Amino acid sequence: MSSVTKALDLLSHFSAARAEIGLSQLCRIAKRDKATTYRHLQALEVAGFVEQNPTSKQYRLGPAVLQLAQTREATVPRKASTERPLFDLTETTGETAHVTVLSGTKMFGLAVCDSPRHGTRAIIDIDVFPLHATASGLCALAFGPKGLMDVALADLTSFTTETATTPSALSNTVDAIRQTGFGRAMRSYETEIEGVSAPLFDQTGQFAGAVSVASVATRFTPALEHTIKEHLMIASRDITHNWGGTIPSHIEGLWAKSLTTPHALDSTS
Amino acid sequence: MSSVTKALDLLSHFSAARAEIGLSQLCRIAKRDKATTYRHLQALEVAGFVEQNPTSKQYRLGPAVLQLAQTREATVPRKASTERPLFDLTETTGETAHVTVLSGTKMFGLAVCDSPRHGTRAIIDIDVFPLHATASGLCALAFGPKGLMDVALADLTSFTTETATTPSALSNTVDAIRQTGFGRAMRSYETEIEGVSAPLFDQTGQFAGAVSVASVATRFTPALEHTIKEHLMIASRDITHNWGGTIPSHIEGLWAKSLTTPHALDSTS
DNA sequence: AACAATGGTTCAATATATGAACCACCAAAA
DNA sequence: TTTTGGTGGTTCATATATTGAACCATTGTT
Repeated sequence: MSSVTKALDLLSHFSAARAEIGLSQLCRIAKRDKATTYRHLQALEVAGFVEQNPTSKQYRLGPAVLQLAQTREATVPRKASTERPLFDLTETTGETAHVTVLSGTKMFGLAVCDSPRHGTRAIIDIDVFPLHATASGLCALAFGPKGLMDVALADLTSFTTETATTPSALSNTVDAIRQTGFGRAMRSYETEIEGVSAPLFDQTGQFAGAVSVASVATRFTPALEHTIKEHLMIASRDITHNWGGTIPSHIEGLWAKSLTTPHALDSTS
Repeated sequence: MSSVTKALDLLSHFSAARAEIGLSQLCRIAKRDKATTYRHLQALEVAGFVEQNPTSKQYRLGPAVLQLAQTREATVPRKASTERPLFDLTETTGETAHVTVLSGTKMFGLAVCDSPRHGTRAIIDIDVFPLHATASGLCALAFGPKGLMDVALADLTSFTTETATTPSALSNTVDAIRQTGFGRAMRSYETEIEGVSAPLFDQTGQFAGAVSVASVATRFTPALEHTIKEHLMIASRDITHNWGGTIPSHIEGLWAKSLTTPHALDSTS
């Protein structure tokens, strides 16, 4: 482990919950020597990555990180950082995958990656994803801001016979998603498409969008669903990470549970 | 120079203008060995501070900085607390305003507010403000920690014909600022920009940064200067207050004097 | 006054960083 | 096809920069 890595690792111990950390305390947390830690903090301080509260002598994150974040935000658009995870997702599942972002009260398509494997495949060509009928939209209703449900209820357009067109039906669907951590749209937008999606989070910890796989219904087996969910988790973690966020632990918990327990949904096949 | 410092220093070469940098290029810019730079980049990459564009192999800032910035913002909301005063300052003066913070021996840009009023306006796009050539930097020399002058004297880069490039010239400039309480950079960093700034103080009563207005030289009249100074005082008190500090009474005294007495500078018009 | 914290410092031992030279690869010339 | 000049990446002997036990100076508590 290089000294650079060790020094950078110190930064990871700062969080909203632990904003200021003293030297000795940091040594305990990071399980490291005091002299070394001190010197690393010095180096981080001259670079502006940490600064010292002059009164308490405790260290906290410095202004340099703001600058870097500004540059990163200005130069690396969200879309670009989804491309690799999306590509991997498509490769491993063999199905078309896409990313949607929540902007205001609408879910917009941000990026798509078509699978070259099958002759028939889902074609994603919509701009705004209906909240009540698509996996991404339902994901937003389940994990996004509260006000979203009212917006969804205002337009319960029926796309297929499976579309939830009553408040109670929609409510039930969303509740089910809150149990599993995965958005599911079973032929509710297009008759031959099964959609599965996982939520994405930004650096504020807020729901920011969804990553989804759209599979042709005829080949959507429980086994495929399981595979898709596994790789959706990976993609979601990846993209969320790229956006500066982390998957909330309760979502991770839901995922873990819904992948290990005998699947209620799968037994319907 | 520790290897940690060297590695962190690499990050400072990324900017909006230079978002992606290749290994060789970075070596030239940073004037450093390739093998070492490579290893440092590796360490930075593992920590998420940089990432590599998979196709071009170039490096760019990574997602980790977003997370750090988020916690910094959440816990030390300095930036947030400057936004209102900055906005007001821009509104009342019609000129671009910005806030810089002193961290170690460098003045970092923290926040900018562009004036929408004029077609031509100052664009603030520097990360580290030269101590000897900018209003903020001179403010730091005048009211900041003592050791700062030595640092400034070590680099008297000439940006324009007006830049103070000799110790005595710089000393005179700083002395003048100590008389008025306002930093002044008259075309000393960019030929067409006049900068005025006021110091900011933190909860310990120490100099912590500066709030500045950058005006296009051609419309910088004595009347405008007077207006700017009036509102700089307000902004400085505001921001300092938000940071838990108070303006030292001697600074208040300087301000009162320099705004009521017949202005030496103004009479030049 | 003794104690137990804290932040900060020292110095010999050595682990770790270093960089000249190297390879593999690519694209444009020759 | 070979050459050239540019990448990114790797090696290894050298020695320099890092390390941590033990230390000091302060501070607040018992």
